[in-house]
Amino acid sequence: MSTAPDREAWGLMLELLFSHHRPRVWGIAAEFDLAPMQMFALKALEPGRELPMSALAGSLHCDASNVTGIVDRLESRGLIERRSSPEDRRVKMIAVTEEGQRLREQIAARMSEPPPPIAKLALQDQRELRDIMARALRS
Amino acid sequence: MSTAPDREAWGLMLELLFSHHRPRVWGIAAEFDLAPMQMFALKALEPGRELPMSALAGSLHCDASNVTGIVDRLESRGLIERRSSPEDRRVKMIAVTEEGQRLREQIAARMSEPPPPIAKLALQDQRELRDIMARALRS
DNA sequence: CCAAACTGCTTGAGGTTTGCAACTATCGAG
DNA sequence: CTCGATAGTTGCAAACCTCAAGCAGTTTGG
Repeated sequence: MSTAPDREAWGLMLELLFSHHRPRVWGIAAEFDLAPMQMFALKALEPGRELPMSALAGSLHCDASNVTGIVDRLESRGLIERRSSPEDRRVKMIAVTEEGQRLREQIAARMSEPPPPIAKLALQDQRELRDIMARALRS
Repeated sequence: MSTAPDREAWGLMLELLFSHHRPRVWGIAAEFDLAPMQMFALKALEPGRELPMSALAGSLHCDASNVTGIVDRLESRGLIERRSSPEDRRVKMIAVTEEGQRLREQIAARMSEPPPPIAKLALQDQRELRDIMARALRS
């Protein structure tokens, strides 16, 4: 009757996700007066490494036409900047502003706080979990 | 220089989430011609256990006014049913139909398939991951 | 008993995200 | 230089989100 362990593990991860992560994302985004996708976009833009719209779209797993609106809203708040690339005048490079960087760091700090179920694990379990996840993502 | 292990573990889980889970949810929902929230709502409705709108809203972590629309769309496709409660005529009990049950099972089967990074883990890691997650959620 | 407060659900407005298709500007190859 | 590909934008329709207001039904307190 025992299901495959990977299915069980994944099912439990989904449960954690849905019950804790989803509400948290909305909550944290609301703290900074951002919509979730705007927050993710900001998080995807590392300071000093400008990205073309298309790359940002890929990183957000959504259509390019979508990114236009998200970037519009972030730009109108002065958190990012559109710069036209000197090499190819079709592409717009997106870069975080100083103010965007500050917000970005606050967001990263809040997002990286583990939800209670993870935080309350025994230290040994936390280390094991970290190592397993690292192995999973490395491959 | 080493961050707390729970933060690192959580950071890695977020990465898995964002890069694999998010696109998958949209993909699976699209397979069944549903929007993500409609899929989650269907998943939340166990056969034989009708739920009032308010409970469904709680389970989906969103506003009750929201659920009205989601339930409308599912009902118009014959996947669920609104029944008025005999005890309190204000509340509408939501129940899955036979057809909804069939779809629900297919969705559950697809959702429980672990993404490649988890599926490719060594069996021992999968078991360990399952056990750690179980301990996390039990508390 | 009955008016007032409350509760469960719906409706409406305003904003964000989503994909698709059409469009403009630009680039690159022949 | 012309043709086809590419980067980004715009417009559209649908879904989802919150908040505020409304309506029906229930409960409570004088």
